Amino acid sequence: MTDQTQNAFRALADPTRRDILHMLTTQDMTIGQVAGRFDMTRAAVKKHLTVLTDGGLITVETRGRERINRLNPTGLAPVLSWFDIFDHFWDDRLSDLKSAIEKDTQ
Amino acid sequence: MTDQTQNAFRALADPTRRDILHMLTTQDMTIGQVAGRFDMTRAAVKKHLTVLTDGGLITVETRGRERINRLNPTGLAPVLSWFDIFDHFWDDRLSDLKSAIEKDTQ
DNA sequence: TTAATATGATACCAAATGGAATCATATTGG
DNA sequence: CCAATATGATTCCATTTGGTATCATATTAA
Repeated sequence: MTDQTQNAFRALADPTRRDILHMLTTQDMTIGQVAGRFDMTRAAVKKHLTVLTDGGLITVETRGRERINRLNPTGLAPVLSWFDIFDHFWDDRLSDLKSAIEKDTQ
Repeated sequence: MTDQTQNAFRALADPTRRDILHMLTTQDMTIGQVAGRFDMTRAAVKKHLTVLTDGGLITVETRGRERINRLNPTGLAPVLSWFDIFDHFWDDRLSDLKSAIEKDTQ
């Protein structure tokens, strides 16, 4: 039972993983497809995808011998919730966004 | 000219540093004050504060022999800007928040 | 069936990271 | 001035992390 908030922040901390998330906003991709866009081995990309899965930021659907990686924007909820600590500095607008997203992803 | 976005995400990736930011939402604190709340050496806390400074999330004001650490919510702008890549999933509300914050902190 | 394809898993490595320990520097108070 | 205080800087260490190389497994296609 690891901390989901920590896993999500950890996943976001690496630029390659943020790039992968960026790619997945356009289309779902297999590991091979993602790896094809980076100058690193498929194994390295696989590790990043595992970290992203642990952080709840992507989901994986097995289709035959392929694994389709799909963005899971709901996984950002813990991150955005944490930003609530800055409400005092932002006139409660961040909190408004958070509840809007929660309503949106249910 | 290091990447400010990366530095900010990196700074947020550690739970101790997020706790420090949380503390600083209540009041400005010296290094000694921050260290007094953690079960680790002052040197370790100092390292975290340096990472937070590099990430632009806090500012430091020297007052005599003390260094007052102060929250810098503006430093989160690069992070929130990055979240814009999820606009398609969130009906542009994250983007609205970002511009609201930018206007607020100018 | 069997070879090609797509992925998983493991071992290994260098570099980064979190932390303690220690010494140095600067400022304040008596 | 001088001792106490607050912080900075450096060294060292164990662990984590990003990456490659390699081998194993599962699925598809001919």
